[in-house]
Amino acid sequence: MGNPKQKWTSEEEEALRAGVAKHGTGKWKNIQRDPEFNPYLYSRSNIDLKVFLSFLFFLFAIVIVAVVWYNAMIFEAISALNEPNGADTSAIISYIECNFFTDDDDIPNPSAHLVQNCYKIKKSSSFGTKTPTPKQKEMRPKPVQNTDLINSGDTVTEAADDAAYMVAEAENKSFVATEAVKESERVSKMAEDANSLLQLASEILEKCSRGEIVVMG
DNA sequence: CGAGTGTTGGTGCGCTCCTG
DNA sequence: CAGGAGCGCACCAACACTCG
Repeated sequence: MGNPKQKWTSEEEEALRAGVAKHGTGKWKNIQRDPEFNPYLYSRSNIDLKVFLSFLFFLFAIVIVAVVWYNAMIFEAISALNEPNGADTSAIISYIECNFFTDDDDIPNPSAHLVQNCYKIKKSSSFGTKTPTPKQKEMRPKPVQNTDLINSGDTVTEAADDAAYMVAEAENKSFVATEAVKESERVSKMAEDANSLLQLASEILEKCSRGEIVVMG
């Protein structure tokens, strides 16, 4: 079909993001015609731009949900442990592992979050990959095809990284802030929303797996 | 009314894993 | 190790919709 497959380069992605920042979303023709971005985007159609931007937003949303989820678990652990001098990291990890994860969960270890301040999330969230079979789980992790989207220092996940970093920074501050409880409640509310979304997604997945038709409102 | 954009559905390529 | 199967990604076409 038509043009050969052409992976999105970091230059194209950067040009798209700058173009959207300058012209706004939906103004694909304007972005393409802009001499500042045209050298990078002339080979892409307006549909290509729209689809790829949708992909970026989806990736961003996934990262945000994951970060909120982790933060909620941490705050709940802190509240539950209720140590006068603040719970130490190992205690928080133990609480989370005992109360949020089972042996069967195929979910990244929460320790990674505490140790690496969210930076592991994007690497473990291998967006777009299949759920591994038990046999595949025994094998080494499958490399992601589009490494442009994963490599550190690139532009695709920079926004997500920035968001993750900001949340992690807020999290660290909350550890020493006297208003940690307030923050905990706020994040818990966000986590509830995130969990609702996850539950909805699970229900849809279940219905789809049973062959039922799902109508989105 | 025409240009531009959004949505939907489909096709083909390339990669990875499985099997014989 | 070669070939097939499965899957995700990138792309395209047709149609609907919006806006100036």
